[in-house]
Amino acid sequence: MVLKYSKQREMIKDFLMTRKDHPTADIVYTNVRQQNPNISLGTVYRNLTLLADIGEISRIRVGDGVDHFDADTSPHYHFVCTECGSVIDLQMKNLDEIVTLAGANFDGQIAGHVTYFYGVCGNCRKPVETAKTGN
Amino acid sequence: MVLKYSKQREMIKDFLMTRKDHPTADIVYTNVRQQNPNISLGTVYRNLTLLADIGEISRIRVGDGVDHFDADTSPHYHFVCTECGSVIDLQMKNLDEIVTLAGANFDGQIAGHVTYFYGVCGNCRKPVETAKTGN
DNA sequence: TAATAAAATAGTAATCATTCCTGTTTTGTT
DNA sequence: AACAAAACAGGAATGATTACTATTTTATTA
Repeated sequence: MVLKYSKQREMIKDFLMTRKDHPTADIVYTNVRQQNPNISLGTVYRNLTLLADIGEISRIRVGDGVDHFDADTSPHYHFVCTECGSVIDLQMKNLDEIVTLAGANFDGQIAGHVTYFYGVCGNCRKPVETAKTGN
Repeated sequence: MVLKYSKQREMIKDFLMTRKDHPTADIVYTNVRQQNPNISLGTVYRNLTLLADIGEISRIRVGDGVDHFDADTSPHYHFVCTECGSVIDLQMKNLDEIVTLAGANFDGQIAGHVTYFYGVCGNCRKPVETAKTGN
């Protein structure tokens, strides 16, 4: 299947590149629709899947039941806030060494790992402290 | 909300304890139904969620779109086969140290991490080698 | 430039896992 | 035995995602 240009795909990719949060398909849809009100949700899903398949974007699953997408395909880790659900990039070294640990007592072939972190993000912590000291 | 005994919940927990693979709700349903053909899928889901909430079982998400459940609640890691989809326990040390690495340049509070590994399991590799040498 | 085939789209229907709802049944306590 | 809280069965609803189909775009070739 030879890839052909599509204005919609370009818009989706361009939109993703402007964001460093990690939008869901629905958020991509509502935003791209502001430039092209006729775009359909199916087109957004199809192109996000296609772009992820050819490696131009990456699909992020952090256990919240919705796929997130990231124009930054370099290997890096994410943090999910259990309060607000935001997905944030982490600055840390790669952990591929843990694959060796995992493979030590295992008879299969380990190709990689998925890791993400969770907790309370900086924004969700601050409001509480403000309330404490603010009274 | 005070917990009350339920035959169905007991059957679900008992079934889970007999398995070291990591069944989905649907697999629990079809199996438990052999002892109690009247049990409803909703009951299975409700009890799996309840048991997970009170910590008697754990819910496992490995990005395949379906929740898996495990009667073994001790912290351990899983491997997912990209061929057959099976979820297998790994024997390896705990990796909580990576939380420190993740928190070093981050302003939020990291509570924990989720990690799983993927690749081809022992069973899915063997058939290929058999085919190679078998001709 | 017109013809053409493959790819992509819009719009909608379908799927699938999971949750919710409601009238009935169980459980546990008084 | 009476009662309230909890749980159930069965089915409807939800929400994310995929599939389908007739139409439009893209890219190539004559």
